[in-house]
Amino acid sequence: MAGVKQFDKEKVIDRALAVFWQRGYEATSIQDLVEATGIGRGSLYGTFGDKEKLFLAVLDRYVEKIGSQLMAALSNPDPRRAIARMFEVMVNRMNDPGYPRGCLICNTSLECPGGSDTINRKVIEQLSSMESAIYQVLLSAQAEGLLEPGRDMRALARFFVGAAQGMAVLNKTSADPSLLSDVARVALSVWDCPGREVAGPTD
Amino acid sequence: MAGVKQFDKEKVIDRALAVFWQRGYEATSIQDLVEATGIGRGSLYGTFGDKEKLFLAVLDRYVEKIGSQLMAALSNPDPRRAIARMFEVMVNRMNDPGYPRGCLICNTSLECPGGSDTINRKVIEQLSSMESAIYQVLLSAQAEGLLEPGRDMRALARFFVGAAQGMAVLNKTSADPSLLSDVARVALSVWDCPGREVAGPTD
DNA sequence: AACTTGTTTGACCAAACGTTCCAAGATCAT
DNA sequence: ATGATCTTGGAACGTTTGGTCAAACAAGTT
Repeated sequence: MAGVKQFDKEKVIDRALAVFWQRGYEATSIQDLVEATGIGRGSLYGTFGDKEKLFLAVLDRYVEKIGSQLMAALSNPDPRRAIARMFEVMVNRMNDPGYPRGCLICNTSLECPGGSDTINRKVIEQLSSMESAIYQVLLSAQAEGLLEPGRDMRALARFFVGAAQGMAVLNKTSADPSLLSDVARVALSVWDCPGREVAGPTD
Repeated sequence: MAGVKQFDKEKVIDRALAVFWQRGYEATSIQDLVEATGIGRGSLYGTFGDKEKLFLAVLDRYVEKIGSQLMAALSNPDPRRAIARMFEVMVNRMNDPGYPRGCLICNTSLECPGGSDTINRKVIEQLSSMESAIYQVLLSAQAEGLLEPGRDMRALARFFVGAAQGMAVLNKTSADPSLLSDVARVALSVWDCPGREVAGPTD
């Protein structure tokens, strides 16, 4: 073998992640990526194929770096604390100026442009894997008697995912650190609610 | 005066609204708008100035047609019912196949492209006007003794806005009608919570 | 009927887009 | 050293973008 790569592929993905996260998929041009990564057009295409394939690699990286933190929080043995830690991790990261605002998965899910099925599938897969993880935590909470047996666990899991997405949206439009902790605190408080969500319509 | 318009400006805005709502601002090309509205390029530019100004008109129209329904629901004299009706209106509309998925305001708020300040300002203004309206409802609930005096009304209002945004995101990725009503039902249940959201950190 | 005023249409423009391609350079095996 | 192999960077390509413009047209006014 000869002609060895002059750059670290993982570092390039990280740089690309930062740009895609901040600007979105469509709004990020190849030129942006060239400047952000410091490598040439040819190297980008030679290494990743095309823009979409690079973005898929970036999505994987995001799940691996960011999503895994949520999953780790959810694996806390105390179910109540698992959910609480998940929100805590989210709030801390979103309020950390070192990260771009919002959530890449959330941003991408709203970038409809009939965008590639592969991308959309990956986004949906990620959201539903988060819902499953939360659902399992709730089930074990129920098994331990920490949640009333009558409560709708599926609805609760869906709600927590929805709250997380809502926080991602708010974080994109406002930098107020208290905003996210307010939302997270109230969202978590449903845990201690009388099980009203089993009822029918909203009134 | 002579040379009279051959089309209904309001109808054009409605058609443009449908396209922007479905595809997003950046992803909608002038050509898309020409085809959707049925009028020529020149007429579009002659009437609205440019793409951004047209979009601002579309945003106004959205607030007037869709946002107003939420505001109307919030004006219900019974505060508890006002919030419930707001969610009900949202769920019904989002599950109505006659409307594009998601929420134009929410979609736009995530389309960062350093997009025009005017657009961003309008989006933020709309979100904060929704929060204010909810906040006022909560205050009057508190005044009527329907909510414990110790609860954090600002946090509650922020939470309800966040939940609404989260629902918009979920609605964009899934068409399951039960999903949104699940989330809305749980979100509303915080009303009947013991006032735990006044506490400090999430655990 | 002629003129004025404004609208409509589609050709046209420069810029930016994602992608391709190739000459030049770098590294290893021999 | 020489050749083979792969990488690199930038020029170039075709397409699409938002925006402009002028000629053709329709409707009032006189």
